[in-house]
Amino acid sequence: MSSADDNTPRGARARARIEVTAAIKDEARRQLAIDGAAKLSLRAVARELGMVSSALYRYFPSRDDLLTALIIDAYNALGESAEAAHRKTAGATPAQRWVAVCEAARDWALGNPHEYALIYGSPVPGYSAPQATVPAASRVGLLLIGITREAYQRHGLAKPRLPAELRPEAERMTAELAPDLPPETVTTLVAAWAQLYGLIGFELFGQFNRVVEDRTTFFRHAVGQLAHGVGLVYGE
Amino acid sequence: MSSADDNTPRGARARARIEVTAAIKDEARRQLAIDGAAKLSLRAVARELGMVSSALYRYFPSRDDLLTALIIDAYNALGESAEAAHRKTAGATPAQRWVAVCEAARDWALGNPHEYALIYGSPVPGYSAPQATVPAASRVGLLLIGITREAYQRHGLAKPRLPAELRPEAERMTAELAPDLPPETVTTLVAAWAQLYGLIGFELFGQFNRVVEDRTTFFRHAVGQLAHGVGLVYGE
DNA sequence: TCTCGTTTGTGAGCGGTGCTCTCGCTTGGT
DNA sequence: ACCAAGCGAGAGCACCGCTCACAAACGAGA
Repeated sequence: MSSADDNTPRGARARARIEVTAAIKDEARRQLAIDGAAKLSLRAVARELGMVSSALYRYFPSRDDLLTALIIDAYNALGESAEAAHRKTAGATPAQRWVAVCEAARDWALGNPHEYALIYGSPVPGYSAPQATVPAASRVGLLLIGITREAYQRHGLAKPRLPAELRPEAERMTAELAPDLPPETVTTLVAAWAQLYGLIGFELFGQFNRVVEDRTTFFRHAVGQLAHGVGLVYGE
Repeated sequence: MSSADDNTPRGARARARIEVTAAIKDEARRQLAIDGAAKLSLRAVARELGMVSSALYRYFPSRDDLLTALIIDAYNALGESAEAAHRKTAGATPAQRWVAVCEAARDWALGNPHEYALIYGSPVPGYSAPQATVPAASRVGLLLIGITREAYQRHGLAKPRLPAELRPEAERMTAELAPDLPPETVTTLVAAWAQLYGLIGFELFGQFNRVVEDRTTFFRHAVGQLAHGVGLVYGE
């Protein structure tokens, strides 16, 4: 244990760097929450932190890099939130846990709309998500896979029908995502994963205005149907 | 018929105005398609059109107003595309028409990604969609309702189950959207509508990268399942 | 046909942005 | 104790949205 705090920075200098970096991200997140990503301004962040704008470039080489950092943090916050909901439902049925995780994702999105828009809305300018975001981005998906796997191992699943033309792709996805699950299930799971974000996005971005009113109940039912489609049943 | 061309402008002046307005929108759409909404610049549009930037404000009072115009156009282009697909499948079964309409929406989105992002991605800055966009925005949804209605009137539908707690909301939505359909159907329909855009968005915004490869087949199957959930069956 | 008010285009300008570069100060490790 | 590396400051570049005062072009009514 001689290198106990090796991840804690070696010198005071490095420590300061981490602190300033965090302060920049915090202030940026503050502005993001208020005005949205488009109005996030490096100069304003620097101003608020009492430094000159050019100093900020010592920490983030460009505005896009700051945004990328915020994106990763947002993915992780969303994942964290979903995982917490998952832990809290340890005893429940898979279907109940599925709904709880989906509701946690929705709650996080409603509570942090601009951050959600940053990750699941249209990607900024000519921006394509760097590889670094991938692990953070997959946390909710992995959770849904885990819930399904748990149900499969405990009671088995109702397998959806799968057209022949989709079978090769289904098997490819299965091999990559969850080789222990049936391809029919994995395919439906991937679709449900995308559809979940359709439901959240429509509510968040105002598409449900004047259409759906009791959105919590509606959402709960819709994601329950998604779970049902994947093969989870409330009883088990 | 004395006022046959009343919508055609009275003088040459008014004619010029709509021509310039159209030219601005066209050039803006060009830039939008290349760089995305965030980089759309009034000055660049004006420059390309050989006018000075301030002149452009005679036609659009602000950048947001230009964007709003583009948004409405995009909704209409998407709606047009979907309606064309609907017309082309006049003889087919409702389920087939459903899939065709969804595929048309997807095709349009893939062909016009930045315009799609403009309407179904995160709304720009502090932007909330003006009332003027509503009719254009609902065209695809109305199409899906129409297909479902046709199926209902011809053969009836398999009614999904509806939990008691959702019944009031389901009946409210039904009264507003399609009083002639069963509330169970309307509820599932609204969810399917949102889920459709989850599927399109995930593909378009790169969430399916390294996950789904044969996206056309996958999409066709997923929206087929949506149709099935609403109660449409391929056979009928 | 002339005229006068409206419409349109011009150019300067304001305050803001992302980003670069050079300059000195501070400081941590040798 | 020194020196290179890290860091902040400030000026500056090119761009942005938007405003304003002004001049030219225009068309409808006298």
